Amino acid sequence: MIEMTENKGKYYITTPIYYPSSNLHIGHTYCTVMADAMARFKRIQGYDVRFLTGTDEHGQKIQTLADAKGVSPQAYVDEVVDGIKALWETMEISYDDFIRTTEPRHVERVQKIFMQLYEKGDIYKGEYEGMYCTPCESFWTESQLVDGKCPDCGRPVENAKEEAYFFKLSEYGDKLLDLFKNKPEFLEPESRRNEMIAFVEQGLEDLCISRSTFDWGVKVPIDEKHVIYVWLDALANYITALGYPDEPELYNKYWPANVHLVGKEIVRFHSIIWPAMLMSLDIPLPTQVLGHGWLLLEGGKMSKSKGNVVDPVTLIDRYGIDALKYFLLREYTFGQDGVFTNEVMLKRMNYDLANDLGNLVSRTVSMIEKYCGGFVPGAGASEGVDDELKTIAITAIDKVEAEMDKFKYHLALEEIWTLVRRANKYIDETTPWILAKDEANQPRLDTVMHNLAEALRIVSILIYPFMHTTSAKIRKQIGLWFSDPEWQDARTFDMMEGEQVKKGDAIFPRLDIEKEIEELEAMNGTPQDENIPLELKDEIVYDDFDKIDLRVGTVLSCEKHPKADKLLVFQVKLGTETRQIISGVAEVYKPEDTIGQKVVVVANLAPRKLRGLESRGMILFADDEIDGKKTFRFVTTDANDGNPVA
RNA sequence: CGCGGGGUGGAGCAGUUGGUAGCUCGUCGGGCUCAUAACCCGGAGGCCGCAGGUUCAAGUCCUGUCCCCGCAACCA
Repeated sequence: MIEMTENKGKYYITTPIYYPSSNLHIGHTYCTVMADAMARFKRIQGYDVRFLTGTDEHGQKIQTLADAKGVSPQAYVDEVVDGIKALWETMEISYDDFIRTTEPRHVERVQKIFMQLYEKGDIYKGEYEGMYCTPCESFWTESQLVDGKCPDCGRPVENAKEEAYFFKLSEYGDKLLDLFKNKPEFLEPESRRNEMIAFVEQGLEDLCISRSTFDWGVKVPIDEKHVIYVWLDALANYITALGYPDEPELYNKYWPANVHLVGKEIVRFHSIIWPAMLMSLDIPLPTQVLGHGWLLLEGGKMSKSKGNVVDPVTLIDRYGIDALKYFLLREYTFGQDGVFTNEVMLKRMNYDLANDLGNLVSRTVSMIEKYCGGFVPGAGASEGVDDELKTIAITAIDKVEAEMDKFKYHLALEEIWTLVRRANKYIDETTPWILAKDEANQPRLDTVMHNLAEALRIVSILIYPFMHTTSAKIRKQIGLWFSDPEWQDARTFDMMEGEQVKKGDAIFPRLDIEKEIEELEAMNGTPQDENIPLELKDEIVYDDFDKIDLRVGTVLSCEKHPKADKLLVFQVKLGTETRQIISGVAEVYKPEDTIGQKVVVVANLAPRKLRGLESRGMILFADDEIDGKKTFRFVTTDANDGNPVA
């Protein structure tokens, strides 16, 4: 436990609550690592910190996954959540509370919050209209549909209505705009704020906050047929975890949150829906919502189907949690997307951690052992080079604080490394091995060694929020094993004298980058080689297939859809008739290049208008990837037009 | 003419209120040997997407233009 140097007030920071539909990847850990580093940073500065994370466990998707696995939804999420907690433990995430939306404390409080909104008059019963998949009994929005079909079962959906409860989001547009304009720091980075302002200015619609097509959720207290939908259920975790409204002790202490750290994909929920709900509840808004960027892999987003998900556990096993945390925080700029590659990661680890920091510790400790009998000498007369080192060392803390206040983790770490590099240079400038040749130089040699030990002591304090294990390893080697770092001590030079140093193992062993890359890639294995079954949609019977009438056709002509960027309008000859069929492949094919193309068409698909033009059927394409870029290929045959395909 | 972000030495990025263009890696040359073949120094390499404009002075402000990338909308 760190003793608090002074009480600076409270600091409440949250991550999103993750959806336990499957295990987490490095993108999730990125966000959690940032939150953890900030929590530790504020703690060591003397803030009373509360750091919340958790899981969002309700919803149709969980229910479906559990059904498929033949277990209850609760059993399903219990298992995944155990995995998530284990991961956070491996990563030494210092959360103070982990909230699960299936916990009674959350469920009861969400219901109370629902009632508060209802009594306020901001919730009313209406009708929800959307695309409905009858077999799955679920509604989908247009954007959720995959190829226009149910994303779960792949079957067609139809327009349908159901009774539902709505939140009067539309009434909060002006207040939200005021918020964005008067308190711009509420939402950062600026680019995200601009997006949200534009979104609100288009006009807000009321928000459907209940569902009756599935029951894995919090029951609407006044209507058992409905469960509360994700918006209210999940977002409320930030206050239910503090006991709002019935046990407000923690709530009174920590709310409003200082920061909600979120990914850019959920900025909208946190900066529009959530504040509107809080306004309706008449309770204070969080001070800040920060939207960070994504970690991308070469060639695009991480996705399971691509088999390119980076597993954090593998990396931790190989390189240690501190190396991974350092890399994530140092390499990427908050708010911007970054590209993850093994090479970039390994270079960071080698250059910064092994070469610069690890080697500095190693050479310093062994010189103190060799030249000073293993004990840190006291301070001696100072020379010009010494002062330069000292100044950089004792002013680094202010720079780190300034950058961290802006969530510029990468710059904060860079400031620390300025000191690390300066210390390495200092050794070259003072050439202790030459001083050691003449006993008359011992006082000067002692001073040099003392200054290096001091520099390392300060480094060990400054890196603590980011890499506490490494901090402890350094402190052990320089003889400070008996105490935890005190943040304010980084402002003072000349605190050490007489500590016994002890050389240990390299704190970051140097990596053979080429070999590591090879091994990591080998581990990522090509799934095909290992005979892993494909993830398929639900099995169908022949009769299901027989409903589809596939026919051979030839593209007669093709042009761009006048009102859509992604659509091409094909005229396809299917034997005796010619059809107009629209496909979303304008980014892949030039219209003129498709003329004469033999295609396979779903000929009995119901017609549908797309941006004003009618499409009668569907041309089949196979997904493909060229140079890492997603593309489509025609499914083709040489058979005569109009012939059936079966 | 939907909204927004970006185009800076080979790569990846910084560049606050306009005033000599920086960092990490790579590359070339040198130094050192305490140290994890690590560390330190120096050099080469940029007309800061393009074209105009404002100014004593613009990567930094204004206008136009080209190219990338997100978000939003139709990808049957």
